[in-house]
Amino acid sequence: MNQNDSYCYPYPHPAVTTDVVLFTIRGEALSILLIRRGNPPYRGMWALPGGFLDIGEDLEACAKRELQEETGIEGVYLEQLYTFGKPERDPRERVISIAYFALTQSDRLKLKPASDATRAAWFPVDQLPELAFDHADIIQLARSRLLAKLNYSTIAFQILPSRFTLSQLQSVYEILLNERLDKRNFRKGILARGIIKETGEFSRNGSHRPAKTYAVVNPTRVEIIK
Amino acid sequence: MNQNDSYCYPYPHPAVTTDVVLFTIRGEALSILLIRRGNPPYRGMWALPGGFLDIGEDLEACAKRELQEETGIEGVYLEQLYTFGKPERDPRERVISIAYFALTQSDRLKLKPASDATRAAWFPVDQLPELAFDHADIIQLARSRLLAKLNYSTIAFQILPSRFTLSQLQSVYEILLNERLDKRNFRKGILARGIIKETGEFSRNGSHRPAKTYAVVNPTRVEIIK
DNA sequence: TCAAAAGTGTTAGGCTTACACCCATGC
DNA sequence: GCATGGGTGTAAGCCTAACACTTTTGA
Repeated sequence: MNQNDSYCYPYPHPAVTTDVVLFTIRGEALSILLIRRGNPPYRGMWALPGGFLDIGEDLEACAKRELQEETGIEGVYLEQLYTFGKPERDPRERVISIAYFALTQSDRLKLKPASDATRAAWFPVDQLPELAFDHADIIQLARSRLLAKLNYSTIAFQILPSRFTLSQLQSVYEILLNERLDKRNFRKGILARGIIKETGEFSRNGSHRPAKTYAVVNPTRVEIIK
Repeated sequence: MNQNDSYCYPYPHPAVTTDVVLFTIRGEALSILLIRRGNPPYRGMWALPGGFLDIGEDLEACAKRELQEETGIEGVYLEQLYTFGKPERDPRERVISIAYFALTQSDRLKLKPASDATRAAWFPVDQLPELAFDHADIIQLARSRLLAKLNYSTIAFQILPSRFTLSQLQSVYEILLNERLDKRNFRKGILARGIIKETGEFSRNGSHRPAKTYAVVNPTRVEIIK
């Protein structure tokens, strides 16, 4: 036993980490935040932000803390995704990872400058680099969960500022679903659900008619609808 | 350090367990399998079947093994539910539990005789005893997940034998949803999805007309439908 | 005055829901 | 022959999907 190995148990214990798949829309592309690893294993490869659970720390708090430490991002919507635990998924030791997925609007992205040889960057989901560990699997699951939740929850609003136009909202749906939607039907459908309301203010954005802005009626939480 | 504490790490590691919420229908009631605890903590109280992960064991394999060891039940449909990890959820040490939910038909229930002071029994979900740990929370989440999946997956068939009548199937839906359904509309709807087919055989069950029996077209897997 | 995005209704068809009686069997 | 659950169709209304032009602004 190494002298530093000071935490001992009568049975072997796995390590526990959290990893976060943070989505946003940049330009016209759904994108994910990745970290370039500064240490082995997979040194120099890209990976999801995440890291080891502190022993007295709640799981979600760990995910938030790691995200903050590695990228400076705070206050995003976070939801548990799935727990990955294949025995060989980490070459160092047995590691169980509780994966979270998160959404944020792109203008809240103040990436921390590179520190201790790690570096964060956004990648469009269709142009991901090779990924460390089983992080490609995690991202794939996060994408399908995000898609599924689009149609029965208010999750899409997490990707927009608190006031937005219907065109912006439609654009979010179109990018996530990767399909064009009919403008009149989209507006009718969204408004009929009663989950957003007019703010009374307008967005003046260029040489065209100003757009009404809307806000979520209950902005505090992602809800299951319909 | 205790002499028996032979597994040592440079940082503290939590323990990892799996717990299983196994549903079935008994009589007219949705029911859950519980184990009476033979050891502290919560000795003598009822709890979900489950236990500690072996260090080289896959998560789902752990859930299946614990279910088998504690109840003798094998080959049930199992799906990861959520990971519970509040720091104080176990008084012994930090324990992360990956919860699974499972369904089985009631005639596959060959409960093992009581062994090493543990004992398994079925409880209707509306008549649960006081539960150890945070197991009441786990069960509540499992119930809502089960309900949600009823309408967009083939999960309900896991609770029936491989050949069943439409009346049996309707009864499963009615018990899970806790509401009466229209017979003609239910049959139309189920048959229109094309997920079950007639077997050509009949169930002769009492002093009334025999019922056609049906089987799932693709019995290998629970699918997302519609 | 032109370009660019915002805003707005109607119709056809499909899906959902409500609803009641005859059928085959065992006793 | 009667009690028991099995089996079947239709019509109304609601929801969904298709579809094009006018409005407001800045340059």
